[in-house]
Amino acid sequence: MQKKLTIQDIARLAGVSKATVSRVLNGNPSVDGELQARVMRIVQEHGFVPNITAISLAGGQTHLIGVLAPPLVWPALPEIIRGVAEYIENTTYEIVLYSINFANVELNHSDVLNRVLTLRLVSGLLAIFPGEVTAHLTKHYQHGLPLVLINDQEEPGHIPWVGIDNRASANAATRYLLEQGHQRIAHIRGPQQFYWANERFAGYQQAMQEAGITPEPELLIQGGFEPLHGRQCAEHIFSRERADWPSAIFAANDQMAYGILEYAEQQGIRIPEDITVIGFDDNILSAHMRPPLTTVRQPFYEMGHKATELLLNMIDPDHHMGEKGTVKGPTRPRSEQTPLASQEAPVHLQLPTSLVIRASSDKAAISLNT
Amino acid sequence: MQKKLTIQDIARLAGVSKATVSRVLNGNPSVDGELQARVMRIVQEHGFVPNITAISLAGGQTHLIGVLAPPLVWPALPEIIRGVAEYIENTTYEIVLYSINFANVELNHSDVLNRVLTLRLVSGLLAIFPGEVTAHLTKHYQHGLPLVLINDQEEPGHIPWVGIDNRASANAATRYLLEQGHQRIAHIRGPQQFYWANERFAGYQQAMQEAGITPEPELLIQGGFEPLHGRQCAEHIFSRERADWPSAIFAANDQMAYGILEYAEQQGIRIPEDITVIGFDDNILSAHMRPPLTTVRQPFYEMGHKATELLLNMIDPDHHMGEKGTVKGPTRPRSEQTPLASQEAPVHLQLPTSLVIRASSDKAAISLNT
DNA sequence: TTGTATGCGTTATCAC
DNA sequence: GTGATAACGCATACAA
Repeated sequence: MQKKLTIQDIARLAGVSKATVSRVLNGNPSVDGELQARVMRIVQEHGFVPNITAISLAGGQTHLIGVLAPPLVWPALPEIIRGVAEYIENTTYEIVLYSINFANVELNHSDVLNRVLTLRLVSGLLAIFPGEVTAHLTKHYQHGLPLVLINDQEEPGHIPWVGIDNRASANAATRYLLEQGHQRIAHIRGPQQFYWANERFAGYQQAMQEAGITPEPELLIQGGFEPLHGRQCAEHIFSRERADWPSAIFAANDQMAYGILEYAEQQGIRIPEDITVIGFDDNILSAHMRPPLTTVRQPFYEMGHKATELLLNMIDPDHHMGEKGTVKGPTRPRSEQTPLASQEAPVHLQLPTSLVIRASSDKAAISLNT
Repeated sequence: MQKKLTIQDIARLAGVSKATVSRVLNGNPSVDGELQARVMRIVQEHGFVPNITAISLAGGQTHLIGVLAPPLVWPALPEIIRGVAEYIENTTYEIVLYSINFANVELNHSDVLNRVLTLRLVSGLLAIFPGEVTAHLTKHYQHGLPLVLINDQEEPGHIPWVGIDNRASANAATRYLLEQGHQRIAHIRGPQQFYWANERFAGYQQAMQEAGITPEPELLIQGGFEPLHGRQCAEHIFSRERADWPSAIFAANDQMAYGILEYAEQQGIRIPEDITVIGFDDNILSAHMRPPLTTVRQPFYEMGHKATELLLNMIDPDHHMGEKGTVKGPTRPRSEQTPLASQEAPVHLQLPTSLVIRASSDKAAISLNT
């Protein structure tokens, strides 16, 4: 482990002052083009990497972004975080993971948040499904904390936010069922306190209405979000006369659809021959269900990717690295950069979803797909 | 966002020099007991938290540990990382996540590693299933990088390491089957380049031998690690005469057992009535299979937890926080602390496994368990 | 355009 | 025991 080079060493090698090296490193345009090139060459040659710790002490960015995440067993998280990580890979920033455990009562969420904020370790925060801490976060955002949310549990507020259009997606999914000739389509709702659940329900209703159909009240079933809830709803549905069954069930999320599939299999109810089932999310397991589940695909990877891009643009518009592994080249001076995120109009990024048609809704697809 | 307190402010409030405050904060015993108490009180009252950035610049630790992890979709990872996170929660350290994507060829693993090391951002590294980078890591460990491995793919070397006794665990699982009266027990091996696979196979063989049984060669089947591999092996087994079927199958991991379960279900083969199936790992899904899978439980959470403890002990034996949220109280001065991890004897921590008996091996358990 | 000097918040090495 | 004071590596206001 050879001694680490400092900006001072580079300055000596280049025959300039360390202030100049610093300027070059930060892309200050006031440096002479010639000189800048020479310094950069030396920097490259020696593989010089500035000390992040010193940078942040001296008042710059910490080059660390915090990722506030719920338990990683949540189906969407690995993909979201992969998106974050792969974006970060091409920047000079690193991820500080704050994994919050929703089961832990003693150490509640705002404690974690306090820790994040009092330490001032990170230059910005990406909050994934923050649940109850959202209010706290909002306050800190207004006080200047660069923040991006991935959150479908509440209606988007004034914080930069990345997500999907739940209503339109559910509408499209329902229309697909209608186009397949289904008329009696049941919907298993998610918990009413969740924005996504209400939006998806609204999308379903809207599509039905547009088709001139008023679904029977018996087909609107209040579920939850776990397989067990789906299973219970399935029991309810299939306990009726066979003639009263719907011809299709649209579950508000994949997890509940799993419960339906399971119950159907146990009861010898064939899918899709006897009844069609579709979900929402396209969790990693959905393609491997029996039968593979038709569902609305949420672009989780892209959500992580875009959210990170958004956040870094708020913090440091010139965060992108030039060559991999090297320091970034000349950029705009920090003074010219957009100052504070909270001063700009809030950005709401709605990413497109897609309907993934699999065997649970399509006899022709039974032998085909994944 | 009120201005952040500095050690200087505390010094003024306490009527001492900042050097003394620093001493108190670091538990230097040379401070007068009275004074120390007074300073600590003021620190507590004002909720003073020292600036980590400054600490690390001044030559201390960065209070950041790197976690090198494969894709989070790997079944064991959420639990391992939960273990890491929950341990970290009670320290003054934070997690820097280096999520490495095994599919990405351009940016190979040692690139990520270089980044970790040249940046010198982290005080130590926890490498989870590092695969091919292990050799690189070993080198850097010998050069002084505090490092702990969670790795079952190769035989433990001279690096501190946390894992299980695969051989003994497989032995115990096999003995369980023998005690259930099984004689013809098939084993689906994992890939031979993996340490865990060979150890589990050895454990199986050993148990059979101890029972005085030499398994027929047809019952020793080379598998892989994915459900598909298990499925293929199942096809192979069940393609024989019914009389030639084994009465139990021990798959080297849960994933392959899933494939067996799936194939059996499709073929109408009942488990455990027609044949017993057990796995290894106790992935999160295993309890929810149909039927629930009997398996050897790896304590993933504890592995993450213990590995982190080990790493932090190497870096900073006094890393534990006193009261939650406050700075740590008096501790031993840094000079008395054990200097470098690599000078100590390598620690190999073998955590206990347990056999989780579920319906796939136990008729009595069919209606019971999770 | 470039160099000099100061500050960031802490630890550590001296003196006293 | 305690207090100045010099690093630590960089950014930046101010000079030149």
